[in-house]
Amino acid sequence: MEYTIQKLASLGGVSTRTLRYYDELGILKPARINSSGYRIYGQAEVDRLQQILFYRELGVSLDNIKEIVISPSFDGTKALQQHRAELLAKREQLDLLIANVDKTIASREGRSSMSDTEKFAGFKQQLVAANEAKYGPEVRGKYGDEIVNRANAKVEGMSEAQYAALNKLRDELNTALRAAFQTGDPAGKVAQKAVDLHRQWLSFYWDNYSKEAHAGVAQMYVDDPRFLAYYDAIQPGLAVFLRDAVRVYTGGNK
Amino acid sequence: MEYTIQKLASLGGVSTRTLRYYDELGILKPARINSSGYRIYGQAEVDRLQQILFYRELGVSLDNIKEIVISPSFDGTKALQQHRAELLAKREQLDLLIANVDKTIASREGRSSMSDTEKFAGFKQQLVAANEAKYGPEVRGKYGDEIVNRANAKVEGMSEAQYAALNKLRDELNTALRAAFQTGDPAGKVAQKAVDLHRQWLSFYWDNYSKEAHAGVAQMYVDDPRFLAYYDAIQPGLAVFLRDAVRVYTGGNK
DNA sequence: ATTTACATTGACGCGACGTAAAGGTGTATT
DNA sequence: AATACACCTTTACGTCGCGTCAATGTAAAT
Repeated sequence: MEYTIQKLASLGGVSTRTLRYYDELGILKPARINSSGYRIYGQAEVDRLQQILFYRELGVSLDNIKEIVISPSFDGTKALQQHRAELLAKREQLDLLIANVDKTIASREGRSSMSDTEKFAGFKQQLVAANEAKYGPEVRGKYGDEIVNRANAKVEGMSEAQYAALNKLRDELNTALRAAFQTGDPAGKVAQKAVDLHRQWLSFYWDNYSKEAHAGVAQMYVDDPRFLAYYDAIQPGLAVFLRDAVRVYTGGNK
Repeated sequence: MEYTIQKLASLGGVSTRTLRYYDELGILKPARINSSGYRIYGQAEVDRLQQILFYRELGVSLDNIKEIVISPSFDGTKALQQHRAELLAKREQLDLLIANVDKTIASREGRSSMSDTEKFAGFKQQLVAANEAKYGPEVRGKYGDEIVNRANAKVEGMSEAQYAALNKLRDELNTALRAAFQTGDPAGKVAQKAVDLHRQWLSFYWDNYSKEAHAGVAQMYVDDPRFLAYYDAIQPGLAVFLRDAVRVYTGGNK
């Protein structure tokens, strides 16, 4: 069976422009060009288009799709199964979004009033969820368990005096954090001083300090339920506040 | 507290370019410009940025966000509801795609072979769903629900009914859960009715229902952070409430 | 023979910024 | 006072996945 560009387009539910664009990118070239310069597609191209559309729907960039469909050694079924899982994750993410919108609508209708900070918290939570879905295991691997493990190892080798100093520092840190949280301004002097204590405290555990690691660990305080619980036990919302303050301290994002 | 562009960017977790772009669009203008032409932001701008980021995270376009944050008389709730409808359509589209992926995996395993038109049936449905998300509200307003519904029904096949039913059920469930949570009584009539919807919803996924499994899954909603986040995003405390209600429903009262 | 439907390439536009380039300003250290 | 360097400014082009003309050629139907 042979298809003109329009036939294939309606078969695939895409525009002819899209097919020309795919041709241009080298993702899907016609089987041949007839005497009038028309693109003629065959069975192999139908299959490939289907493959392309799967990955496209997953949000894979056409550049990446190109690599996938061009490469000859390719386990299609396996890839499809993995992408099925990704689809499910995407749907979960969407459900969370919908739930959040519902919540906002409900609060607008005055059924339950949501404070600004609550709103912001929900928004942050969503960000976390999105990041989790995206980077979850990786980030934990990078900044989470590894750092914790090494920190534990370092504590074991501490002298008693060191240990006492560490505890004292932690008390000061907690006090400073509470005070800073009262001000409500993560960029303020009080908060920045508290973050400096936090840096000192971290330096007890780390071999070498870097701003990137500091910012990373502060983000982890928000992402990882264990740390979130710890800081929010001191003061609800503190984890997010500390993260923001550290962002300012370390020069923020780029 | 006053912020330079960089300070505010760090605080909000966005780039300075983004803030300048928002200024350019008129979404978020600085409180003032100092003698050197620097943008200086104040507390009101911090609040507004939070608001903007909130809507952005919901997937609202900056144009729509502008309307929301600029004019106080703008009906944000209405906009959110429309956005919600779009999200629902998007989810339906995802469900269709998942079904199609399943079908393709099955065909790859040689159990059934799909014709070209069959292969793309799922994508066509998707197209309809996408169009629905884009033009749904408008077209419905213009031509009424009937035409859209009949058009959809015409293109989409039988299986669509199942997905629609499932999605509808999930919506009902969420609504019922919110209502039940308002009563505060997990053993009450409203809550028990919501749990019954939950049972129906589960039955879409399960081959055979059992009270033990139902109770088990409800407990898991509390124990597993992913599920906890999902249900508590609908309403903080909902996971625990649902678990309690399910306990009553399944007779496992203790 | 004419209309209609379909084909071609080329070029601009969109949305939400990223990323220079080319320059001015603030502050600290020499 | 000079220098370094971080931070600010505007202007402007690049990105991605196409949609949408525009100008023109070809195939099929009346």
